[in-house]
Parts: sequence; structure tokens; C-alpha cells
Amino acid sequence: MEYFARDADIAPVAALIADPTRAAILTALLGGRALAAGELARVAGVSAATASAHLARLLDGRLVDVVPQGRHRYYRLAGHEVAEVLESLATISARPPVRSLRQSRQARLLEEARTCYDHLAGRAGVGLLDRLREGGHYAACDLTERGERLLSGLGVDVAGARGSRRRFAPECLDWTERRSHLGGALGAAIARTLFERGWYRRGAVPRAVVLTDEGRQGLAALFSGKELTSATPVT
Amino acid sequence: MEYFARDADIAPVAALIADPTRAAILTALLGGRALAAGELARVAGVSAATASAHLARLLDGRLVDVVPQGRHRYYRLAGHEVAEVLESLATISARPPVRSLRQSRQARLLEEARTCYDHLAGRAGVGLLDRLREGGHYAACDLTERGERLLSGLGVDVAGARGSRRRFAPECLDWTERRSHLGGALGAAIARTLFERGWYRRGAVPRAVVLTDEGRQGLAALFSGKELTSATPVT
DNA sequence: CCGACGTTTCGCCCCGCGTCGAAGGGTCCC
DNA sequence: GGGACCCTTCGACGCGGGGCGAAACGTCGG
Repeated sequence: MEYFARDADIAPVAALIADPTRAAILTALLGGRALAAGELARVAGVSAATASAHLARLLDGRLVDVVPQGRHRYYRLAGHEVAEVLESLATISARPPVRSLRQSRQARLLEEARTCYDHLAGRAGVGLLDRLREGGHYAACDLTERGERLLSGLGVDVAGARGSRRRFAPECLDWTERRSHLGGALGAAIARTLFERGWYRRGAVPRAVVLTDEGRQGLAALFSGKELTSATPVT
Repeated sequence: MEYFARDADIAPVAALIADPTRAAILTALLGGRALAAGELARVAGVSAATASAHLARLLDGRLVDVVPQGRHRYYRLAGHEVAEVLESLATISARPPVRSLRQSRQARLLEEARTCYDHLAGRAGVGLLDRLREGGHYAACDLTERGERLLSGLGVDVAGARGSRRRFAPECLDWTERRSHLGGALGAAIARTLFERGWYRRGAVPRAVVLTDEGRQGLAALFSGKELTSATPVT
């Protein structure tokens, strides 16, 4: 017992994540947006009182922070480090069983494209990294000069991403695809630009994002006719 | 509620890790060696009966697997993916308070050099990556040709590491140093060689590893007189 | 073969945590 | 200004999970 008093004490953080209600809240916040307490209560399927108690614990444990706006309190993940832990846990978690057509559709939407906090994940995220690599824009955890030009031309703030204290362009194991998507400051900068340009937009399923027609054309032009994924639109 | 039935369900895995006894067991197994049930009970400071119940849950949840040897049952982490989750949790966990000289010493030993499952971590792990980088042996998540020659000459199975399904040489955020150490198949291959050569050996504190005199000389010769860390031996 | 040892299983007990309705406080909008 | 709305806090309750000692089971070694 004494031996381990000084090693990492991971139980408290894991305990914060371990409750299903809190896990649902944290997973919702992996969408990258701040959400109001009431919205989080709805999403987790509990009363406002229960959600409030859980949010207080997440705040106390510094997994989330809060931005009060009038009567609303918007909660968000405390940072990308928390997001990385959540996604890491997802890689060793079982896939939820699919029990209805609606659930099947939701699963497909999440697999196709979703935000992992501030960068693109799912098939789209993996496809983005593949395209960058195939085109000689990205190699060995960094952008090539060719890649810098491509993304800067698109409006991505590459210099800002390089100046970030965060890792620049690491490969991250994708939960659904079991291959790498692009994380780090660059992944975040690219995703920001994709949203700003309206090439991706948020869908009805929390955390799932949807490619727009404009985005399909823009990305095809960017990658010489190749799309990020081969998926037909999910109905 | 319906919304999140299909997203990652991370609560069960987090719940397995959240119990302090199970967290202690998992952290002990981060040392990289299989440990017997009785030993894990001692390390976690609980009875054999309690440890057994917890180990059954970890087995059922596939965080560990077991190798029976006669009356002994040796448990080990189910793979490097689990190790990555544990270390990820450690990066956002508070450092345990230090309350005695003994604890202070233990903390220093762990900070200096420890195994993170199968690769070197702590100052030594960070120093190793720094040395490889400074010497032009490693750049952007890969070995250079120069690095291949250096490590192959040392006896590291670089080709085997490249052939692994695992990521080759990713940078991993170190829990105590807040900088990167070398993970992946290469990190594991290097650590294996360091142990085989007797350059590092296991210390009395679980998970902490100790540089031998032979190792100090060997590494200094390898890196042109520079040591991995500047630490004086911890007494 | 038998006693020692390591481990698992069983049964019982206790504690902590999540839940909700109600109450209270603060903000918004007509 | 007042009602509606959002959110937090409080108190009580029930459930689940971890703990241990004892018993059972399997292996080892003299």
C-alpha cells in the first residue's frame, strides 16, 4: 500500500467519468461546443437537479469549466487534454449494441464524421489524413511545404497552429475506425476552417457532423477529385 | 437519452479503473511485468479475497489477462492499448501529496526513470528521446537512417519494431515530465535492449527502474558523453 | 499421501453515491 | 413588476459495490 502512495492516482478522475450520467455529459461535450446545463440534463436523460449535482462534481474535478450567460450556464470541457482522455477510453470500450433502425442510423452518422472535441474524426477524419498523406502534404507527424501551401490557401491558420503550445499534428487513433485521424493544433485549425467555410455543418445527432454539397465540391477540388470518404449520404 | 445510446459508452471501462484497489492493481501492472494475485493483493493493501474479486472483474472487462502457472496466477495488462489509457488518465490526475521522506524518495525514483508498460518513461524516457533527436537519430516520429544504424548497433530490433502492427515511434506525453517520451514499438524495443544489457534494472519501488553503472557508461558512449538525465543517484 | 500454500467463492455487512421533488435564488421578457 | 424560466441546493431514500472471514478448491513439495 505504501508502495503506491506516490504513483499516479488515477482512480478519482476515472471515478468522475465512470458514472453513466457524467459519461454522457462528457461525451456530449466532446462535440466541442459549450452546452447549457438544461441541455445536458436532457441529453443525459436526468432531472435538472441530478445534472446540476454531476456538473458540480465535474467542475470541482476540473474536467469541465463553466461560462455563465444570464440565467444560462454553459459548460464545456476544460481542454483538449480531457478530450484526449475520453477518446482514449473510447478506444478500449465496447461498441454499444444497435437495437433499432434509428440507433443504426445514428451510429452510421457518428462513424461517418463527427467532432472529437475540436478536430474531425470518424471516416472523414481518417480520410482527411489519408488524403493529406497521399498528396504529399503530410508526412511523419508534420506538414510538408506542399501541405503548408495547400492548407494556407484554404484559409487554415497553419502558423497559429505551429505557434500553439499544443502538439502540432499528431496522429490520433480513431475510436470507430481503428486507424489514425489528425489531431493536435493542426487538426483543430483545419476543422475550424471546414466549419467556417460551411463545408461541414452540425447535424441533428450530437457530435455528428455532416458534409455539405459545397463541402463535397470544395474538398474534391482540393484533393484532385478524391473525396474524404466513399459514403453515400446517410438517410 | 436516446441520443447517446449509440455514442461511445466509456462509463463501464472508467468504472473498472475508478475503484482505488483496481487502480492500484492496474498501476502496478504498468510496470510491464506479470504479477501474481497474492502480490497484487499485497501491493494494493487488501485481502486475497478482495483482490481476487477485483481481478475477476478486470479479467471480465478485458483490461487484464491471466497466465496460470501451477498454484500461481500471473496477471498482466491486456495490451499496450490499456496502458495508454492508464497513462492518459495519469496526465490529468493530480499528483499525490508527499507526506514523508520515504514517499518523497519514491516519488523521485518514479520521476527519474520508470516503465510505462513496455517503454521507458520519466526523465530518463524524456532524455532518451531528447538525445535521439539532438543527435539527428530521430525526427518527426521516425528514426533517421543514422538512428537506425545507432540502435541496430546497440542490438535493438528495429526491423521487428517496424514490422509491428503497433505505431512505430510516436511521442507520448509523459505523466511526470509533461513532455514527450518515446512510445510505440520502438520505445518498447529500446527498453527491452536496455534491460537485456543490464543498463537499467528494476528497483525496489514497483515500476521504478534504476540506471546501472554499466548503463551510465554505455549510454554516455552511445550519446557522445551526454547522459539521459542530470540526476544524481537517488538515495 | 498429507500438510502447506495460493487462490477463488460465498455470505453478510456497511458505506457511499445517484436519484428526485421541493424550495430557493437569479435572470429574462412582456 | 411579476410570472416564467434556468439552475442550484437540500434532504431523504434505495441500491450497488467493496470489504472481510471462512470455506472450498487446486497445486506443490517433502
